[in-house]
Amino acid sequence: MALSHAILVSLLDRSHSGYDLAKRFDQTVGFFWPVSHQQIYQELHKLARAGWVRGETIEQADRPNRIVYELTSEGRQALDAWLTEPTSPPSFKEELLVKLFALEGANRDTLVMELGRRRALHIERLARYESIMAEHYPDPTVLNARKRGRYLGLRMGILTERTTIAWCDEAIACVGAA
Amino acid sequence: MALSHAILVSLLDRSHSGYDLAKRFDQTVGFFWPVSHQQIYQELHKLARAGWVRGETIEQADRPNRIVYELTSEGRQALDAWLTEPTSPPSFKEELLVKLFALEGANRDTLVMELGRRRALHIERLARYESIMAEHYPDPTVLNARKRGRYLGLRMGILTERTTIAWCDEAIACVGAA
DNA sequence: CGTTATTATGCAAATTATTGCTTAAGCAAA
DNA sequence: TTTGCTTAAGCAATAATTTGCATAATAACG
Repeated sequence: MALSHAILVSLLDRSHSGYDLAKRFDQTVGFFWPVSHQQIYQELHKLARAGWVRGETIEQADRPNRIVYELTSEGRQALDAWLTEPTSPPSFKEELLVKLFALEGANRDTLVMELGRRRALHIERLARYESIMAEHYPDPTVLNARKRGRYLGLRMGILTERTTIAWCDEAIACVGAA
Repeated sequence: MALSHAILVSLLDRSHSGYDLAKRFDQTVGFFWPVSHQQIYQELHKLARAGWVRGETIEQADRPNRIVYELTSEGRQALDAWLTEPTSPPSFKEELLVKLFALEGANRDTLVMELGRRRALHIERLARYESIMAEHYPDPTVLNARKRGRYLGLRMGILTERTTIAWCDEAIACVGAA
């Protein structure tokens, strides 16, 4: 019930085709709402049937026609209504913690290695997020409303990565000492 | 491909029925791998077909028969193999960040309220986790390997909640100032 | 005492999401 | 110039998850 809304939000700025949306998602909303491009295509069909978006086919000679979707006023209303509904905290599924549940002497080293691998991965992510921050949001106090929302998404990403790295350090020490 | 493993991990300690597992999940693995009891029943059938668990029906007069499942040696092997595979970071879907993407003057107050609601919720969670910590893991340095794994799960929960609360505070200030 | 919750146990259908495939063009190196 | 990689668009099959159903005992409410 929420992929649809993530799409509507993306169409707020301007119209997009399914492909455009998929690309855009990868760099924006996708960080905290991951979707595949197939999901987007299917969802756009549904949204069009519901009257929340309107699609316009653009003929192309050399490649498949693209369908550009724009938000309708019904869609805009639906979006506003959704904004007033309460949200639940995200349910995250952390495979690594499931594995740690099976921790015992015999697999200790395996798991320490895996923790190190994950640590490196999160450090990389943090660097990526911080460079986006430096480039696009050097001074958050001067942002307009729309941009503030996006800034906060990135900020959450940075805080999360930092916490995860700190936890990895702890975990490596803790498992190693067992 | 990982609910199955979460179940196998739970069966490491001892045999359980589907219902037992569901109960146990709610308090342990479920914090970082949420599942419904229906999912567990279905997965148990699959695991039994694959030969990773063996189910034994226990007749009951007054209520539906229970089927108690135990890990087979094939299951144990499969579990060990899985532990050596690399994990990916969890993909979390944060509806609230999608909403913040639609931030503008008109919905500012709605979103500040929602942020406050969420903040309260995370404070509650943190308190819950910290009380479990105080009760079951007062001194992490003395834990055996198996318990260390579980301790780290809880620790992750606590760090995550603290970070989320800090982010909520930031976000409330930031959106409020827009 | 009758009605409503809660606990206990499990199955099946519907919905959502992921994986894999297809077509077709453009570019780049062997 | 043929082989291979990438972008673009979309469909179909499969897997994962959620919702809804069923049955029955026990506890609690008023």
